[in-house]
Amino acid sequence: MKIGELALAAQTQVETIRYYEREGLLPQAPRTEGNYRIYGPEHAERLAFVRHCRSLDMTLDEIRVLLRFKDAPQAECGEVNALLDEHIGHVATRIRELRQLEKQLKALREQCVDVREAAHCGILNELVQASSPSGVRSARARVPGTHGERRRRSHGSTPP
Amino acid sequence: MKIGELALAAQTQVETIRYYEREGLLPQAPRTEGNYRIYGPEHAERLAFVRHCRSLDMTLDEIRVLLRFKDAPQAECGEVNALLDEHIGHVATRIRELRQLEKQLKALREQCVDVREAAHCGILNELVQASSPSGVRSARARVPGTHGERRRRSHGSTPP
DNA sequence: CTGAAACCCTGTAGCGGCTTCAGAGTCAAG
DNA sequence: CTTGACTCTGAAGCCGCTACAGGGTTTCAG
Repeated sequence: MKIGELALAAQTQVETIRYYEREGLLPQAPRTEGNYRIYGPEHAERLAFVRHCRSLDMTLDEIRVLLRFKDAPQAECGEVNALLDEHIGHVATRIRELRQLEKQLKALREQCVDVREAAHCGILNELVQASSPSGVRSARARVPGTHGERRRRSHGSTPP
Repeated sequence: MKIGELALAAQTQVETIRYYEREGLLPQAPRTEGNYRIYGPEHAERLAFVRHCRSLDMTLDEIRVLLRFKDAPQAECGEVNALLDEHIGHVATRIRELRQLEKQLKALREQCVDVREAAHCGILNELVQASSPSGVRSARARVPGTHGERRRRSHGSTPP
């Protein structure tokens, strides 16, 4: 099949497939005379696997690890288990952070129940207040993505 | 004060401050003879406001809206309330999604309690299974960031 | 007064995971 | 033989920073 058909089958965009190929998640597809990529069911399966992992919010790096094991069935799967545990940890952390955030936002929202002049809007006032020198103590609490603070280029061992 | 002092006061990186200036969240700072930016307490307050909003995971676009109101105290604050409600909605949605995700991941993790050959690892097998043509029905369920699917460049009225 | 360290400047590129676009080529149906 | 649907490559854009490179300025010690 051609890339468009694969895209349809996997509910994915054509460009995403090409992107995965560039990124090495899918193998270089063989080509027709006219330089069109052609795929078989094995590609479809691999793509579905990748998309499924993405739907579980894994990073492409994490998926690469899983693919390595899928391609090396005799290896021990301890790392797979560890990867999943860590990923579950990320998600749990993120949920906790977001719940905290939700609480803060709701408290903030209570400050202004109806429409008034911005000068007297409880929300704006609260935001200003809370960020004044005397109330700034919690400015560090940034809320990161599902995977915590952005991983830097290191894909080697533990960072410094 | 100079940019480094402001950065220290606001617990922010120098580059972030310059970035905010480029993005129009902070005004162009006046300069010394030597072309150094100089700031007063009003800049510090505005930066603190921005950082506080960021700590509530608002986007820079959302913060721009809030700043508009802060700068126009006679306007009505209905939009502020709406913005916050929408933001709370985003967060709540994200929490629901992540909880779903957490369940799925934990179920997946149960498939492999100990280390074995990858070929017999319950997790890998399950991942392959679940993404096979017969089990692929839920591949669309991508988990986006706190703000749902990436907003496109439109900053005009409602999208198509 | 010199010179080194510590700060500041601009501009550019990188992160992830795509998406979008421009500009060109290929292929099937009418 | 033309139209239109598909495909190709390569580059740029999204967000919110962060991290460089390659310079200029200021400050302080010796």
